[in-house]
Amino acid sequence: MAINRKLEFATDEIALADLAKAISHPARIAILKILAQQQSCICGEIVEGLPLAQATVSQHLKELKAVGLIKGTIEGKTSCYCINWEIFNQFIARFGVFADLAKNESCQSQSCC
Amino acid sequence: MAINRKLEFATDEIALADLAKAISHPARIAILKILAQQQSCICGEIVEGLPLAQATVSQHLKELKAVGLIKGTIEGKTSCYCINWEIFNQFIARFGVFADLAKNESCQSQSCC
DNA sequence: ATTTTATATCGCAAATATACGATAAAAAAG
DNA sequence: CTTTTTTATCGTATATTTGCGATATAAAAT
Repeated sequence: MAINRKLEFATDEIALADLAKAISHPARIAILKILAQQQSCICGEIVEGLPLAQATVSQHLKELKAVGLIKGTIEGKTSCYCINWEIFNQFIARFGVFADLAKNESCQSQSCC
Repeated sequence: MAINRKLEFATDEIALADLAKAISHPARIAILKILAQQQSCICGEIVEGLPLAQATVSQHLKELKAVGLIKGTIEGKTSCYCINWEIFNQFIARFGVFADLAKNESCQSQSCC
């Protein structure tokens, strides 16, 4: 793009977009699924479960961590990751904004097109 | 990327990622907000409400329409857009998958890191 | 002390996304 | 019929994302 207009939007719009971007890749959806159903969240297991190179998976984990959707701690030689449910649930709750706006104007029921 | 690995993931993971990608830009979040609180969803009004050129807004609208999150109909000279709440609510409901996976393994409560 | 194992990071190539001017298309106004 | 208005699409420049080999780092094993 010629100019990055991102910062001309509202802070909460940028924040929600950033969270959505973090899960906008099937690999990162798959990672979240793996973490959701496992107690042991060792990085190596995630790599094995995905059709991607170790470096690529490490990068995807970094992105999820950057927005706070996952937490990671180093356990000796390995790294342990897991979902940060507090952030995750906050993220989902934010979608309520749209329904709230619609309710205030009583628009959701009467679709105009 | 050298090779696009997207198609090596599960269909539902790709679908959820595509929906997330559609809302992964503040302009598209802003568009959804405008549509949620307005009865008249005329394209021109959306353009006026955003810090972007008309061509750019039209492109963002196209992306939202492509994943089904919004509907659009041509009304004479103008175009009318509105949120497709059926798809929108389905999208939000899909996040339940993660909580379900976590519940099955009783992992959500006992965070491992 | 050296080697192995597990992850993270760097650097780069290729793919996508973003932004917008120019232009097309089509209805409405004059 | 010509002009204006409204929106979509094309072409293109630039920015960002994706993917991975190579390499760094650091703990564990030998």
